[in-house]
Amino acid sequence: MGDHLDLGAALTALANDLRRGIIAELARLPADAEQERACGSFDLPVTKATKTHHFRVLREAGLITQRDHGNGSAITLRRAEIERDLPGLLGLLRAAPRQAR
Amino acid sequence: MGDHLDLGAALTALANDLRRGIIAELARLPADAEQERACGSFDLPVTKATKTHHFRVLREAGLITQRDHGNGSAITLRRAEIERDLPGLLGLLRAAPRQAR
DNA sequence: CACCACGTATGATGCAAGTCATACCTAATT
DNA sequence: AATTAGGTATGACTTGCATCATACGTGGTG
Repeated sequence: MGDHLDLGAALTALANDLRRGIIAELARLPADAEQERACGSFDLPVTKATKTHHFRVLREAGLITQRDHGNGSAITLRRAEIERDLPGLLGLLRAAPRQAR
Repeated sequence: MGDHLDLGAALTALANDLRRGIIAELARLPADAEQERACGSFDLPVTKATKTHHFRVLREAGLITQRDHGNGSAITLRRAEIERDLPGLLGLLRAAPRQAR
């Protein structure tokens, strides 16, 4: 089994409102912008332990990569891989209305 | 709020392998074919009570309609509504490799 | 160096979800 | 009318998931 993305894992990850919001935010970044974004810059109504959990789920689904700075860390959307294996998924998330939190 | 499909509900419904398989089968039907399909014609490795449960989840997510015959019942994919509110979703499911069961 | 901010690891908890057994309903068949 | 087959309703059980508290690690900053 290669490194191709699994639809089931992706949909399971994106079924959660918070995780879907994270990916939608990244997907809405302009294509010419800096793609990496600090984990702390996401305003999520949960404790940091729970944030860690959600980023892990997204990482294990292959939707993001995460870079560690010791303190601080940042994530990047795996745009190319997602478009290759799950074409249309990002467009779907981008088009969806922003979540009311 | 109207009858427009909710992305979260749709992804939650489709995160399950069995339910995703059902929708994928329907999505792969040729566009000119009979769209309705008997519930019993789906070969799912669960009891009929569990089948009822899964069809209900799909119905409540707005992905299918269900017609009752007293005995027997059949479901139809809500193609138009899905394409209108969640464009690209069916293509994603159609393209995905068939599930190993 | 002490401190603080950001993140991770682990364990506990509460709730949602998938599954089944059982009982029941409806329509077709014998 | 009794039987059978496809679905549904309900309740129980089990597993998974989201969340938090707590403790710990890492690296800037005063």
